[in-house]
Amino acid sequence: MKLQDTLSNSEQELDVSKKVRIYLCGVTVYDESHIGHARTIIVFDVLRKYVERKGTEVEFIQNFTDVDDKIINRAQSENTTTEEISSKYIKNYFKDFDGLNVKRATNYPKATEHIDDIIKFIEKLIGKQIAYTSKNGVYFSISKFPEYGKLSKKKIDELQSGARIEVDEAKIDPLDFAVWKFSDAEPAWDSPWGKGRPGWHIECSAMSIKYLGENFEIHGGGRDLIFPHHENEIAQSESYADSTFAKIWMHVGMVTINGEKMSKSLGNIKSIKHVLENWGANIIRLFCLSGHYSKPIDYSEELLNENLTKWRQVETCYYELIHADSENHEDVKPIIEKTSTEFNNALESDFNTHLALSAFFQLVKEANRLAAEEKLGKEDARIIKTELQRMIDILGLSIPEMTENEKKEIDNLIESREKFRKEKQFEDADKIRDKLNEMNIELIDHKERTVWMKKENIKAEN
RNA sequence: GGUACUCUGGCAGAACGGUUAUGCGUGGGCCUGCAAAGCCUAUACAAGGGGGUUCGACUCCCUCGGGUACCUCCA
Repeated sequence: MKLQDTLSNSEQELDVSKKVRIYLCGVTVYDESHIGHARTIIVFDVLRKYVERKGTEVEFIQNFTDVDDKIINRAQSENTTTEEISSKYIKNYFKDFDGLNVKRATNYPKATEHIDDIIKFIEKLIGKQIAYTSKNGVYFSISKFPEYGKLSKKKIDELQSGARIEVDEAKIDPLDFAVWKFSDAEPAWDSPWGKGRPGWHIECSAMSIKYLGENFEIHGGGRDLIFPHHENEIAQSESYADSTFAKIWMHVGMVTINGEKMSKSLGNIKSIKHVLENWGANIIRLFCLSGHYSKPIDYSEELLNENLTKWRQVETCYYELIHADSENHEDVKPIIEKTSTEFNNALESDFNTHLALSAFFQLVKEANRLAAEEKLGKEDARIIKTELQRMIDILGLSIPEMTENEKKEIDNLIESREKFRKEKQFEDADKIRDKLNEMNIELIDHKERTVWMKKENIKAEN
């Protein structure tokens, strides 16, 4: 499959004939995760599920940044320790992302648990005279990495002239960045150069190389990480290893709200918790996948509602397939083949989830058409459902299973409603229908029979 | 100011140098005891403005304009 690589600015072939190693820059755990984080992580979740579905093993590493100024500040303002802040928000993270049906990564390394690796990493950089010690910390010297700027396509002299950061006089070059910051205040660790804590970028270099090796397949994150985070990671890692770092750099566009980036400073955050409560995982996932991953996507109730409509069609389809029992039938193989091919081709071609969703909805629509026309035989339904389920799995959607008892109860109620209808006692029949509706069961009356479906309860719909 | 990306019908959003994208919405219809759901059908003079290349451009080039992001922490 082909993916757009930020570094070469071209599509690169992802080799799926052997294990695919992915490193995704995760979150800094100092606050609740929001829908912007969700988008990036959901995109990678689907990518991972798709590759795995092809039969290729995926090693998926996603870090937690648990040492950082923001965490320290937060701990101070809440009068607690950084450990408590980070563990609280890690717990929170898993609650959110398990709720979003995101498969757990192979490993979630934390910076604080890799201080030794980070120190060894820095030692090697110092040994190669690529990093140097100054009065405030240890710095990476960008002049030792002539390709600095290659990822973000920035020219070093332009960066310097435009820099609005206060220049630290102890640095050789204003663009040099800290790999180790001296500090006696907790959290701090001893190092050969003095007590302190790691700089932001170094953890990802040290941990990605530790877990995935010096050159792995995909390194990703949000677009806003291209500079300086990923630029600096490349500088460190390639200097360290004297070889090419990640083969493909994949960056996910921002979630905007009214056209503006969702960010804490603008105060326009939609937390995952909030959106999950109101819309549920399926609709959020459809929303996040509704545009090309590299482009921004604008958050709005209107768009979520559109995805709700689509999700209802999927639910209907699912239950129609389960209950299918028509005498007549139509050859469904061409439909399955067409939509399945389109779905795969879309993902193969720079992971175009929007087109993949189109194919998915087309299959849904065809199945619903057959059901409406009473042309859906048991066997047809079975093979459509197999393919539909495959797509659902890759997209990470889920339709909750129902217990046999629940089904029996529903069947019984439908049966008594049928009796009332035959006897034209519509008031009693409608009472039963209302009762079922309260259980989120919707009835679909076909000519000869009634099919039921369980609707996911979406709070925002009411 | 610099750099990158972006500008498609009411909304969302693709592909492609020449063929209807598609979905949502909207109108009509089918089904139904009535609904709902679903289906069918119709609907959009669409390409930010202006130039150019071309037999032909939404698609390539130039230019002007709008937007967003990054240049500081950020998914």
